[in-house]
Amino acid sequence: MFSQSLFEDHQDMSTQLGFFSFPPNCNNMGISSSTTTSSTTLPFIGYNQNTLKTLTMIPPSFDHNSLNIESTHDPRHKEDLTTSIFGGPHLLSLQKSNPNTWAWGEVHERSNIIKRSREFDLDHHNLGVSSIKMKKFKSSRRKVREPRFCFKTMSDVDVLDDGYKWRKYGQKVVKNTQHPRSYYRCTQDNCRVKKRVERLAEDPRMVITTYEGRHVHSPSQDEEDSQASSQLNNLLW
DNA sequence: CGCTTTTGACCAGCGC
DNA sequence: GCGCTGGTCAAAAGCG
Repeated sequence: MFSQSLFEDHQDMSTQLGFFSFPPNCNNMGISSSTTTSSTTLPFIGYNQNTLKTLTMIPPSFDHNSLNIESTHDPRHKEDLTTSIFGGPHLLSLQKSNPNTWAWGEVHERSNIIKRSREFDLDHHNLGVSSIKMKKFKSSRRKVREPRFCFKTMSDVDVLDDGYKWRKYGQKVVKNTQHPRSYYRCTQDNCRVKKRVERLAEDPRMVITTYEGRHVHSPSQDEEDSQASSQLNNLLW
């Protein structure tokens, strides 16, 4: 499946971001047309009719004029999505990613990337800058630059159901925020995927979820909706 | 009893 | 070198 190559180094980020701008296997979520083909470079746009509104991750080189929006759940949402993405009154999350090259590049570029993020009025923190330090822990931890992506959602619940089982391993109050950041790890053996969940300081209704790593297994099969979830997951990962 | 969550401590990186 | 900060560990507590 194409998803297996998404996070390889030196790939075109604009292509990559087209596929993983929100977590795969999210239940209750509509899927944009960009997931229906494996060759598209369109940004990926999800729509949740229940708890989520819109969530996007637009690659930096993306041509907005070429966007074709669909909702697989209800065609009536197409208009909502359009207005959301292009600055309409329902805009909830439009995150044009800066070239997150430092995650795959050299560490010494980090400060420059942060500056660039600020220039673009992006929240570099929410783009996961801090987590990519890839520190050596207890000197035995191997240095691996895990692929990461983040997205914003408007949701009452902190942890969205993405079909995988997660175990919380830490919580931290981050500077200048009133809401703690939670750290989760996939419960599957040999799966190193982690995610961080926090609420946006400026708007507590917004949840920032950052995934790091790539699952080496299928999502949990004991959920009621596992059939549909699994299919979506297989498509994406 | 086994799994998950909580939470204080610890560690490494960074800026000054 | 020191202090600050974010990320992780691990023991204790909670829960079904």
